[in-house]
Order: sequence, then C-alpha cells, then structure tokens
Amino acid sequence: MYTIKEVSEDTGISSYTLRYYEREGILPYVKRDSSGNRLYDEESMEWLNFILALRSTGMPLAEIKHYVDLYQEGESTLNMRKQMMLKHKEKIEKNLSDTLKYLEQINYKLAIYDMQEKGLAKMLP
Amino acid sequence: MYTIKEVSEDTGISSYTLRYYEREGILPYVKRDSSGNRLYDEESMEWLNFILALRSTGMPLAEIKHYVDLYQEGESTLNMRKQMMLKHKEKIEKNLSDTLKYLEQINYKLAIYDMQEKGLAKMLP
DNA sequence: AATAATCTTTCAGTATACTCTAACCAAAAA
DNA sequence: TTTTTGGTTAGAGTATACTGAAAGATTATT
Repeated sequence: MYTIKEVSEDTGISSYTLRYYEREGILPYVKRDSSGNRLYDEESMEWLNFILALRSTGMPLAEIKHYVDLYQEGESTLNMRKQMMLKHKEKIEKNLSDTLKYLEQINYKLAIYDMQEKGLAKMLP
Repeated sequence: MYTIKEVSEDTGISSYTLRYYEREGILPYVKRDSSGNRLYDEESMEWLNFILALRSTGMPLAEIKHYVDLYQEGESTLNMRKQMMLKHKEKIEKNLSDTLKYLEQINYKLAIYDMQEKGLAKMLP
C-alpha cells in the first residue's frame, strides 16, 4: 500500500494529476485509510501502469475513461474492449511507421549539417 | 505556386493552422500575390514539410520557432541548429523505444483477451 | 502544546495548439 | 451587375491536460 507521494515519486506523475485522474474516473479502485487519505494497492498500481501505457501511446483521456467505464460494466463489454485495444494497437503501429519516416528526414538534415561544416553544402532549412 | 486551399488540402493542415503558423513565425517565406493572397512556393513547401516532421515527432511549436529564428540569423547559428536536431533525434529514439515497450504491454493485454474469449482467464484490466 | 509535514476538497488558473467569427476585399461566374 | 467563391485581418473562443491556491484535517516531531 502506497501513499500518493510515493506513487507520485516512483511514477513521475504529480499528486495533482493522480487526483485529477481519479476525479475524472480514469483511475478507479483507489482505497482510503481511516482518515481519508489515498492508499494505492497492487490493483490500482496495475491500473495506473496500464493507463500510463495508453496515455503515452497517444490515447486521449476521454477514451481511456471510456475503456475504464466499459470495464466496470463487466464481462458483457469484453469484446468492445478488445476491439478498442486492437484499434489502438493499429494506431500505435501507424504512428511508429510515421515516426520512422520522419526520423529518416531528420537524419538526412543532420547529414547535410555535417556537409555544411566541411563547406560542401549551402545553407538550407 | 499553391494557394492556401491547395496546401491545406494536400497536407491535411487547415487554413487556420497555416495562417497561425505564419503569424507565430513558424512558417516563414510565404509569398503573396498582387491582391495579398498567400502563395506557397517550393521553398515554403519544404519548410512546411520539415515543420510537420518536427511537430509530428513531438517538438513543441515554441522550439520549432526557435529553430526558425536561428535559421534566419544566418550561418553563425549553424552549430546550434545542428545540436538542436541531434537532441531532437535522441528524443525521438527514446520515444520510439518507450513506445515499443508500451506496445508489448498492449499486445500482452490482447493475448489475455484471446484467452478470456476461450474462457481460459478471468477478468482483468 | 505548538509547529511542521502531508494529506484532503473545491474551484480557479495555465499552457499548448489550434479553431472560429466578424468584417472586409477582390476576382470570377451567373 | 450582383452573387458566389475564396481570400484577408484581428481577436475571441475551445479542447485537452494538467497545475496551483485556499482552507481545513490529521499525524508526527520538537
């Protein structure tokens, strides 16, 4: 069981943001101690890690919330959730391939900088 | 020479955004016709494509603007610009590796969905 | 017992990146 | 010639995702 400060420190997510996620229904299942302070158990930590994976791969919070809502409706939404994950996976893969393309473009630019340093090319963007 | 509408249509960037980028000093060198309408030539198109590569790989507009400003100061900033590109390249690579890690996590989740469909696993996030 | 640390809630403020409206202008089509 | 189409500017509005301040409660330390 971790306090908000501990969770914040070892995930890099600020306490503000942790409370915000909970308030928005994005991070459910956070327990409380006798005086009302948040306590994060293994289950909330698993959720948090999963949410961070979705967020970091570009899923909007509204969509993450939708996923969490479906989860809470129970097994009947299993297929919908699976479809969401498949869609998101495709989006990530598209994004990876775009990024590789852009990275090539940036490497090309760097190659030109090397040539400019040796006086072999003119000034370009 | 392309009009704003043409550029918008074949880059997918709205006219609003194209004007906004210009206003913010992010997209320079846009020409005008006799009645003041924007005309995008090869040079502005090259800039635009480069800006889109930077933006799509997560560079904030403020930093793109800084790069453009340095460019306009001339050759004396060549090394600074090269350093910026190197830093950005590293950031992209870090981001790619994080994304691959997260993608694995999502693939794992999908595998669990497949097992749940066959009744081989319980409900999980 | 008082002080400090850490937590709570509510609600307002901020950063970033657009996105749209209003009022106006110019050229082409009906 | 009037209407449509597509452009212009300045400036306000929106979406998303936080981020912070204020006021108060609880627990630990001096």
